[in-house]
Amino acid sequence: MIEIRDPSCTRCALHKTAQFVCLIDKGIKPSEVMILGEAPGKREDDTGRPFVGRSGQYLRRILDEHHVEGFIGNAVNCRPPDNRSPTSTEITACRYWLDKQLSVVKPKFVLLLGNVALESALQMRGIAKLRGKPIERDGIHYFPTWHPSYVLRNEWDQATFDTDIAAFARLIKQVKTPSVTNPVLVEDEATFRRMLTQLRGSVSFDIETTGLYPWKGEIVVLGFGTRKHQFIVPMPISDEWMADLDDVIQDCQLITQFGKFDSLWLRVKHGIRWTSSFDVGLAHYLIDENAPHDLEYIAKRFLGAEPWDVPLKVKQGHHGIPALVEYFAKDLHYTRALKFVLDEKLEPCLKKIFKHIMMPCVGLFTEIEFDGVYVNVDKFDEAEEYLRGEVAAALKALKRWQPPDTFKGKRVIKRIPFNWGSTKQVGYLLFTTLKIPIVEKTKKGAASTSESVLKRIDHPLVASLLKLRGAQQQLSFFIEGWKPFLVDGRWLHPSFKLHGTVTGRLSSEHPNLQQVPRDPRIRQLIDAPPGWELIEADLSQIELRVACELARERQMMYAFHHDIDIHWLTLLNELSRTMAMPELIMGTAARLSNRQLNYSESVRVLLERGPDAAIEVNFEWKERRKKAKAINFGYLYGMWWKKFRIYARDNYDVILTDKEAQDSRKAFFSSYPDITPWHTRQQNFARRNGYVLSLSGRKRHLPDALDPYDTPPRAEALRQAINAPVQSFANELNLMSALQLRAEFPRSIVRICGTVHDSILARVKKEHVVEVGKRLLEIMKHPILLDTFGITLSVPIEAELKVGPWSLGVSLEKYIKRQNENQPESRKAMASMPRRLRV
DNA sequence: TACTCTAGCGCG
DNA sequence: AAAGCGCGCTAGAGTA
Repeated sequence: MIEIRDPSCTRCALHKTAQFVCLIDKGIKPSEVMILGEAPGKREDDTGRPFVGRSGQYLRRILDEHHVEGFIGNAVNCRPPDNRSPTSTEITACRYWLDKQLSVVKPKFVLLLGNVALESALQMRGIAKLRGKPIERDGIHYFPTWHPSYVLRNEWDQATFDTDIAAFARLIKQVKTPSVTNPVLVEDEATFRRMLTQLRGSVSFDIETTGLYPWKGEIVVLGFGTRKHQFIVPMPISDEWMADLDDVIQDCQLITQFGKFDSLWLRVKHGIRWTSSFDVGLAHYLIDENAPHDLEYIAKRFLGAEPWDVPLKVKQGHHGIPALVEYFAKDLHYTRALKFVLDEKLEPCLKKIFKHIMMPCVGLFTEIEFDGVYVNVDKFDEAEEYLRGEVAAALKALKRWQPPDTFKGKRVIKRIPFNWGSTKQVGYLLFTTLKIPIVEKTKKGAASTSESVLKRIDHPLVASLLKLRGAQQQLSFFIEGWKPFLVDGRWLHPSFKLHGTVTGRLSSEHPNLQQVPRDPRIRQLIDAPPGWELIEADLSQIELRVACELARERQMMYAFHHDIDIHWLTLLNELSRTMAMPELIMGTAARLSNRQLNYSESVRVLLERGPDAAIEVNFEWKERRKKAKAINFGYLYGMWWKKFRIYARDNYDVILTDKEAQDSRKAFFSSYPDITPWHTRQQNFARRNGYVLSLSGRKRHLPDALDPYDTPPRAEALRQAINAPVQSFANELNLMSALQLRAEFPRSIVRICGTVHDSILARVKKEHVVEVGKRLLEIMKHPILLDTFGITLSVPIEAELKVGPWSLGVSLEKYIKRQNENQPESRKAMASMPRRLRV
């Protein structure tokens, strides 16, 4: 420890006004890292202690968070009067003391806070341009960023400051620990055996393949990373080697980068089950859902790695194994190295989600993807034929309006045949040739030909055009689109991305199981093979229930506890507000109660009897309830009345005046009085913290919410602040149930086919449908993992089960009844059922 | 020829 | 930069 300061320094005029002259930390010793600030502030000057002011404390906190420590000094060591910044003269004068500090501390890394530090250390100005970019001079790595006091004044820049400090921490790590790979090519028996002896404990695992779809492609290499080596095993290998490897791997903790992919390939190609213990990509997803999650990005961010990616052809082995060794070794090295960094970085709540939901889902979804979903081939061909007929008919009907040929662009480039699928050509036909007035424009300014626009155009061709689009789309999405993915002509293996969304929901692709139309013609193609039944279990109105829980909304809470249909409640609230539809309401109520009632009594009767009874009396209620559903979701998540007008028009052909739309929005919030305070709470939290939390502790980062000005991005972030926790938790409930279903029944009885946000799709052995169905409903109402997370819900959770081809499924009671009709001897199943199942 | 973007539309 | 949120897939059109 050395003291270098001189209290009688007179190198500049500041010594005349400062209480404390030459305020340098007393104990200086060598340190790899130095942080250079501007000058002492009032608090420092008053106490004689450095970095005790507001910005000093803030700085220490951020540095702590990123595990950066080192000697903290200032560019100027006496407090300038009137809170002004030091002048260039003062900075130059005090450079003497900076040199002294540098000569004692001997830093390798210097963090420069603000323009004054930048000028003092490097004689450069312009922090706005230079911040975030490391500058190396005389063997020292300088890193300029803003001064913390600036950041405190401009709190929307806090996120950037934070990433700057993170980048500085990375810089330190990178220079200190350069990436070292030590690849071993495993081709002979001796090397293979040596590898087996070294595969212990934490081993990173990765493969390279010739494609994305394991049913169409080959594995090129297997790779295993240990602390010292990266073992690279060219494929194929003998069954004996594979068996011995399998034995050893079962005792290792595998670290992977999106290891579901690798596990699936191994399962499909070799029938072996390797499960990841720690997935780097998924950990990173929980830490920062907004960022990319590829290994190269994560490794750059947390280990300062330089890019090492190679062209796809190289990875696929087209240039021989030696060409991919270096690349593949880096993958294995960084995957393993990142485990230790990210494990540290996961906060307790996120770690819980990681451990109890995300990692178990890797295993679950490997299996889901492996098992696939069964497609009814006969119906598939039938649907194809029907749709082709529809397309042909629509084209024929459109023929009379079709121009002979049209030209591409303004200048005649070439003749191309008229294409009803081209929005551009259709737009030209409608709005130029036929002179129909333009209704709406697209984002880029072209005349829109969307469904909503076409519906508002009074011309005989629109009906056929809409028909064409519908049929053409179903044909190309779900018939042609599925064909390349069909395995053995009847199995689809959709893939699920566990990191597919920013809210924690999954996404599905190749093909996307989550966007199969509800239209039975398509949906029923998804079924179960002979001997099995398809079941679909969904969480009823789950997002509204979760929103109700979070908002502690009393009206909704009452409705859910008394089994009142929430969309129905909203509808009746909406109608009774203006005493609207008296004939419909009083008429239906009269039919239901067999006597004449006044308006408000009628509303009460309808509320009690529920929508199904009302729909039986008058089918009009069905559409009305659907509309109320839209009201619930729209307004709940911050929809504005203008959008609601459009929504009502496009989906329900309901034309509302501005006033009516405004009133309906007001009415929604007054019939659910706790929604607005919840919105406010969420928005304030997001504005203060830049993120929001779900019930399970998942974070949704919303940096735009920190902006002090009411900008569109901020408005968007504030709406997301309301929606994200709801969506996120609803999905987690579904995943918890799926995990439990798998844990409770063997694969010989139940195979899960996929999840669709709030529902589970599975096939069950015929003899076990009732047993499994009943249990699944129980699970969904209270998955055991809720207790693990210590979550107690006030709102009841309900679930519904359907048995049979997708979209054609029937309730368990109906299913049992049907079974008994077909085979009267199986009465036992009926006897085991409760009188009335809650569905 | 291969890639990216957009419009439009399917789902929750 | 404007006011429900979250996705993926296709064809057409534009660009390299």
